[in-house]
Amino acid sequence: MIRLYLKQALEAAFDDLDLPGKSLIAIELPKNKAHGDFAMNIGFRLAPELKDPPPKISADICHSLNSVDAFKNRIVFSPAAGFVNIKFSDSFIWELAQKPVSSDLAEFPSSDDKILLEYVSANPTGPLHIGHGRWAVLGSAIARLLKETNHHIDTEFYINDAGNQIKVFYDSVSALKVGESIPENGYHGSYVKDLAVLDTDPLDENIRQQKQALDRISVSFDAWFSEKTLHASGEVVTAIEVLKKKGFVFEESGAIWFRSTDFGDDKDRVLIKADGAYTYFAVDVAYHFTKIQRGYTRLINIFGADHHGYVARIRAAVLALAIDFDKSDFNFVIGQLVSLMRDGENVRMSKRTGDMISLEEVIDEIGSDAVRFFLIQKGADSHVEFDLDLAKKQSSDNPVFYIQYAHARLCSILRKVEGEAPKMGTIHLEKAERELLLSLLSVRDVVWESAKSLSPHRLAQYLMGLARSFHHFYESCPILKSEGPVLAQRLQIVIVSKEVLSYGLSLLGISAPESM
RNA sequence: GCGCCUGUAGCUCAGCUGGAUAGAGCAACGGACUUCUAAUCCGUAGGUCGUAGGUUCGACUCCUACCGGGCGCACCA
Repeated sequence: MIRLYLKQALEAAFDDLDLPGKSLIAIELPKNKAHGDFAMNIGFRLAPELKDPPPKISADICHSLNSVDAFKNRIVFSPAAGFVNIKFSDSFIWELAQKPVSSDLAEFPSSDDKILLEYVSANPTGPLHIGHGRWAVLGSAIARLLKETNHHIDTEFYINDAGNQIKVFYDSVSALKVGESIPENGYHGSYVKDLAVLDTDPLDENIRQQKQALDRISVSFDAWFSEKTLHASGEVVTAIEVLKKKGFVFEESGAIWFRSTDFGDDKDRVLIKADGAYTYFAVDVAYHFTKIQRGYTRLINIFGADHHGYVARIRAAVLALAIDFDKSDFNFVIGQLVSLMRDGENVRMSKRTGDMISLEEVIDEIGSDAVRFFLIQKGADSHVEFDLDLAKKQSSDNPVFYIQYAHARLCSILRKVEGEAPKMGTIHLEKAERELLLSLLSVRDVVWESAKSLSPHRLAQYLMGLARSFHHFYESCPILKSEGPVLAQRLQIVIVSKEVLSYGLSLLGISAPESM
């Protein structure tokens, strides 16, 4: 990772030169590229301590750093106000950008954690909607990113195939089968009618269809965990026993409660109702207990915002059950809802009204890559609006094609290369080449940050920028029409660009077409 | 009422641990295809970053209040 490398190199230099402020070194990217490739604000940070004006501090530091042999002909430091602007030489950029994905500098630290990522976990009583699509795409990208950054991670879909809703669901389908009307509190979606004419188990059929929809957008799971098995195995009893043994359980008004307020929840929660039945929560506690028992050291749950009120209690349960867990070992990603618009009007997404657009329909209309990119390019916290008509109309304008087109162009060039590769000469970079290479060599920084913050949209944004840099380069720097060392240099840039682009797209689960 | 999320260009959204002149795509307008893929590029226009205070050398970013939007506040699942 280039920024990490730069930081460490600077820290070493600060040690050698006996400069103050080593701990204040922070590498940032200037918005205005004219300032430098990277920058530090150390002059400002150090001023209170040294009681010198920031510009003087920056100037002194630059002066010292420029005398370091290791930086000669590679990095130039120049002061501006309290900043230290850092500029790489062309040859140094070239050197660094040769293998941005696979060089020693690109390595991620190893990790010995064992992560379980649970996501989607939609009710099996109906088709998935666009919101599910969002958590699905988000989760699968996060899984890919964490795996890429050396984490051991498994993914799981929790199937709520027990409880009242399942009974209601079966009753709804059965009623139609014998020609009766659906119970008032039953499921009324049109898909229920479709299920009623089939001979297969409607629940199995629903799950099959969910899997199919997810599969179409490249979302898969290492495991599908059935709620039913928890009841069968007695896991629910066990989990409650454990909580009881630890003293977090009490009885009141005939019900058995978990004192979740001990762990930051705003009210205590019922585990066993007065009528003796387990709550949904109790079963979920048992489910999370199995996660801990299966040896996971870090849990990540992706919830829709409509379930965020559930976070505090389930976190409380895990903290109560797992002694060596603290808050940072249990992460929640809350995906805000997607409001689906049609003709400028909000379309209800309720399964029970029957008036909803399924994820599959959206995929049918605009395709997997466009769906994935649309849902992944925005942060999980943003409330996105998905206008079906607009999406359909603009599907060809989806930014994902901008990125894919860049890849296709690269492939096309490489297909047309003929003869032996010319020899490289002295490196001299045009503006567009320089910008592209700088973008290329920071790919692993982006992947790392993306993974660490569980924010795949950062990678998506980066790829947009990278594609833009490539298109600029393509327009201003003829490749196959150049000759000799220039041709050699540009071909190499093309090769690396293609590698990085397809690498980034694959991490997002989006295809990198050879031609378009 | 309480809690979580949110308010940035006409629209949809980026803006990384506070940094230098707030960005992209789409839409609009004007240009560039006898050319390595025009699904592209160049240019123009578009903003009191919801409002008001505060902290700081410096605030879209942090704090407080207010206004607006989404979601959640079961012995339902």
